[in-house]
Amino acid sequence: MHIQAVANTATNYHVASHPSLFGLERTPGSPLAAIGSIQSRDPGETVFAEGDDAESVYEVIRGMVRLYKLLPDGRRQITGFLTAGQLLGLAPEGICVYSAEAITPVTLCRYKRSSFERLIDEVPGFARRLLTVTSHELNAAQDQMLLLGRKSATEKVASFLLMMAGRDVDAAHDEVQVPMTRNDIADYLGLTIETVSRTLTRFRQDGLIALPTPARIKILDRDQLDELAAGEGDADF
Amino acid sequence: MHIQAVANTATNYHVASHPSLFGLERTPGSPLAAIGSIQSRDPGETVFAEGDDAESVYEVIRGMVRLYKLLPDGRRQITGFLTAGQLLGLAPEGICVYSAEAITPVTLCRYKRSSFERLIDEVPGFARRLLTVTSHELNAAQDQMLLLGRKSATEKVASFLLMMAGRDVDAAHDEVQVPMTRNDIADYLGLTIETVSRTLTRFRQDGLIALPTPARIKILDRDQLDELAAGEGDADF
DNA sequence: CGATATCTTGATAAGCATCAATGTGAGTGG
DNA sequence: CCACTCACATTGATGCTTATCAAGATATCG
Repeated sequence: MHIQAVANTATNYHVASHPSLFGLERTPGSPLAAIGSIQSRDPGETVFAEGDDAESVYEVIRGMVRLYKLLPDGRRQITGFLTAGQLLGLAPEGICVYSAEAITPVTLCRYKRSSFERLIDEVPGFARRLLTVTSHELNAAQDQMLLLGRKSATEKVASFLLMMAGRDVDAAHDEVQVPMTRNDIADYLGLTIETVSRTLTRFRQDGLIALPTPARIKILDRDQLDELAAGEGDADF
Repeated sequence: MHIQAVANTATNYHVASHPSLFGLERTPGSPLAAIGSIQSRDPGETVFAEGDDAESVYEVIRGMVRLYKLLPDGRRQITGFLTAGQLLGLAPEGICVYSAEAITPVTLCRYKRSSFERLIDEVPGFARRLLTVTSHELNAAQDQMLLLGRKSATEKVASFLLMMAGRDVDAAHDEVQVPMTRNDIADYLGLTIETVSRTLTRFRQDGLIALPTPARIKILDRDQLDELAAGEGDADF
């Protein structure tokens, strides 16, 4: 609770002062700020579930969210990890097609669906911006299909590490923060948690990474990880 | 060549008389018709390749197109099969992020990128329509991630058959036309061609399908295929 | 400091890939 | 018109990658 309160304080500052991903200033009085409200979720809490009425669109302000789909027997595929600035819940049919849960303590900006759709029609260029954002998501999804369908476990884990390193802006000394569990990683890569763990151990033994704690991974040999991720790795990996 | 000419004739009729997917009549004089030009591709020919300048946006008028990404060593993941009414080549950064090839003889409507983007800005509601289309593609991509990451070979092939059956409108007697090769199917499902073939054979032996030719598949027990595709299938599959 | 979830490591097995050979059908040229 | 050819599909034998089952180690939190 205390941590959550801190997060909220920081968030309000963020909301009031930083430009939004969508090119609309989220300052008081702007169209987006006028219809958005701040919300929080604790780790593990649901933002929305597949099949829910899509009453809201959310933007991640702070923290990390996982998106996923389930099979009837419980098998899970995580389709993405979202961080600050990313949008979720945009559902053209009014029904959520995936579930969303907080991984870390999360701060969200919630927009009522009706208000959000009015913006699409009324604010010039807004729909086009959303189209650009969605096209990028689609491209990321296609990259993930290539990973899931055609990469080995080693290549998958290397790709994951590089993705995390690439988005962690304040990763000064190549140390990546990994807030999600091995289970999340496995369900994102189409593997089991044992295979993820073993692969990371092998990377550590081969001097590619260091693992001060399970949640902190230090990249020691980015070049070789790059090669592995692209599928150009040596046969001995 | 003869076949191609026939296809083109049929296409021109189609272009002149049917409403476009995007809600803009593609009749002479409409915004879309004004900037579109008809093109053809023979089976195996490239529409565009990953890394190309995205100079054009295309709509499939007739035939089937495969979209795919490659790894450096040639491993391929097909990300989608496109049929009449579907759009390809929408690349926000101006660079194609995937390749597209004709599977069957294909007729396309080509729009110059600059003209297409002008439409986005000038035609009210057009950007929003594209947003809806792209959101649906994104949802399909997420379903495919679930398939690639978490479904067994049996479940994958069953899902594929149902997808093909679902889009084949004139599949009167539950006979699906499968214009792509086993190789394409395998690269779409993240399997090998042998596994696809074996799985289809088992479906045939179990009375779920009939295979008059490799390219024609008759659905005999849709209920059981539904169960298999959802991962609810019997253990003996 | 102790309880519990998470992670790591090990042994075994299953599913699918790989390698190899045979079968089949469409298109071509004799 | 038919045989030939070649690409595609099917079938079989074997092996590897990764999943599964199981146990122990480590981290986190109250």
